[in-house]
Amino acid sequence: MATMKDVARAAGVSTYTVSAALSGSAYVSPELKARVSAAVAALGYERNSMAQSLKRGMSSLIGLIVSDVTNPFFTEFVASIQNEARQAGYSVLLGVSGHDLDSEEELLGLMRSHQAAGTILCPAGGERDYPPARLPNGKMKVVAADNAAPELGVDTVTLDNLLAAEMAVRHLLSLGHRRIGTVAGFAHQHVSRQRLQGYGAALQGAGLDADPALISHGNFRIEDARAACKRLLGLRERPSALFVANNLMLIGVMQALSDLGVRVPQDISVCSIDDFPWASAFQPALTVVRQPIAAMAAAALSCLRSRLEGDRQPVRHLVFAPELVIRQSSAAIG
Amino acid sequence: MATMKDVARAAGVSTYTVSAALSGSAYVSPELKARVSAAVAALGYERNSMAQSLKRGMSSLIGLIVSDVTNPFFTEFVASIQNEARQAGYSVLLGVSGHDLDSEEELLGLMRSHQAAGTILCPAGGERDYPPARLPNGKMKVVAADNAAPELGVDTVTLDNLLAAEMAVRHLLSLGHRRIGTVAGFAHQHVSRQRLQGYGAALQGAGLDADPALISHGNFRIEDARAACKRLLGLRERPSALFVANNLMLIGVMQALSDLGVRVPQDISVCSIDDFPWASAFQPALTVVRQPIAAMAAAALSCLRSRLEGDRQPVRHLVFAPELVIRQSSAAIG
DNA sequence: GTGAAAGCGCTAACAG
DNA sequence: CTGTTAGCGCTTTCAC
Repeated sequence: MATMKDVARAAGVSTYTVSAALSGSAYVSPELKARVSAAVAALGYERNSMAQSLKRGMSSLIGLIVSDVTNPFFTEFVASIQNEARQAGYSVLLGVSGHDLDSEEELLGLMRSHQAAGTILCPAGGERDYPPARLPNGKMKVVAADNAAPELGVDTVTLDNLLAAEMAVRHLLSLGHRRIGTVAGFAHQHVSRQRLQGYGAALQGAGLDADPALISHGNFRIEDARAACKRLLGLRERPSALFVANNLMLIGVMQALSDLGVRVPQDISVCSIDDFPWASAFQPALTVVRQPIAAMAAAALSCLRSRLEGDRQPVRHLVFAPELVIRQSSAAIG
Repeated sequence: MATMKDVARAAGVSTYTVSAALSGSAYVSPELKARVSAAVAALGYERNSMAQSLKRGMSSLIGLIVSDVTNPFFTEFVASIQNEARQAGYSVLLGVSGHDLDSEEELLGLMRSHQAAGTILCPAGGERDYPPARLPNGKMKVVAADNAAPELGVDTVTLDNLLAAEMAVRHLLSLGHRRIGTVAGFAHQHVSRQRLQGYGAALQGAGLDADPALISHGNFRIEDARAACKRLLGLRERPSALFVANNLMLIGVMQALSDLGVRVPQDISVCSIDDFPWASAFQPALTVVRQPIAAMAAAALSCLRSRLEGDRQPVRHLVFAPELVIRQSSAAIG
């Protein structure tokens, strides 16, 4: 593989000139620039970004850690980040923690060891799981997204999860439902608790008492949600509506409902958080609260970039507004 | 950030000893090893893998280029690769080409410039799009997966796409369908053509002539497939069954069918390639031909690894068997 | 404007 | 078995 030295020799200039011409950092005469370009093309030269990063003490890599790519929210988040990052000249190092904190920590270490300029982390844990100052320890900047508590001590980009849940539940209430169950996420995760709190707040706002029996944890997983849904439907007093805390669990819920022969929306109304391609193709089309994923991804990246450029402002918390998309899985109580 | 020198000083040994102890490459006395570990822990040292890669001339990075992460096939493929790669000590650099050849080439260049040990490429183009020897040019090994023609000159890991299509169409034939339409992928992609060929072969095997009007291109995209499906249903002689060439297009097809008020499977049977989580939750549950994604990912990675370890065997083409999963979207002709 | 030269942190060949 | 040392390819002062 050709090195910069080879290019310099071929172009009859010094390595400095090649470096400067390539990165446009300093003025290089048009003529020399042309000679350099010609030599680069002739040799098929490609800059060794390892050497560059080593010298600069920072790479053009961005870490991206999610708990589960398979979750359509993260899928789209990853797609958006990768897209934006590339446009900004960064490459993305993907890590999947599988909702495991140790794995997440290992991944963070990997990102650091690869000298990632920064990392966008979608944390797997709740605020309790992160000892103070564990995250912002070193020169690698991190911004947390999605399941990110303000207590983490880093910039965060999140949905207004409390409001999202409230919107979903208030929608169900407005259709006349009074007995509304919820399939909630991992109890220790910040998003889950926010959404659960929003659920409670909406019920309370309607003058209803929260019945603990109506809360069933599906742990953000298909199988667990299936079981959780069956628990809810096994209740003596069945709920007439279900609020599901994310899209993956919605799959499990719809499977369970189908298994039990319960019709949507005739027998039960369903509303969940997270929109995704199948939601509109599904029969019935699914009523959901949508997250502005692309905007959140863009914000996370631009926040990270501004930190990389030396922004020393106090920690920022960006919160995005959810949007209710009413389709056919929710209907007035029969 | 602590360097190896710092660790060496703290442990009272030379940098060589630290290096050897850390990588376990040579014998280091247990006592020194312990002193090194202690120093590492005390300083919070993390090895700079940039410097390591620069020195070694090869990094522990693996490139992974897909055309669209959002496609559930790729989503799972990416998840599997990242999982396996990490276990093998590699980190994955993700690239998304968006079905664009220029973008794909740029990404390949990026992987090279990051000194990726190898790259797993899911090509966006057909064999025509790759001039001979464009792929295997240099020390970075590449293995192609999914839409990979043998002509590429690199190891490939693919589904038996021809057979997959045949299985789907033969299944529809066995249910009595005679007028079977297909929503096909990009005409220039290798997978699309293989699947189209399988469709033709199955029809021919049943003594049926292929009617060109029954072939509509959905370009592996939701919106295009929706339009393609509507074209098919606008035919004077409507098909009684549809073979859809991938999962993303299936979304478009189901949307179109729902728009038109056509019931599945009463009015039309549907069978597609690619299984995915929603297929079983959908009403009706969808009949599909499943790809063994995890096995394909594992094969792609182990193939790449063996090349990295110096395997000089001639180019290999690994082909995987599809599996028909009969659910409720296909039924005997009424 | 351009060139020479000094490292970035690490590995491995070589000498002890 | 352990220490010394010469670079990997690049950026960037510092002199010209």
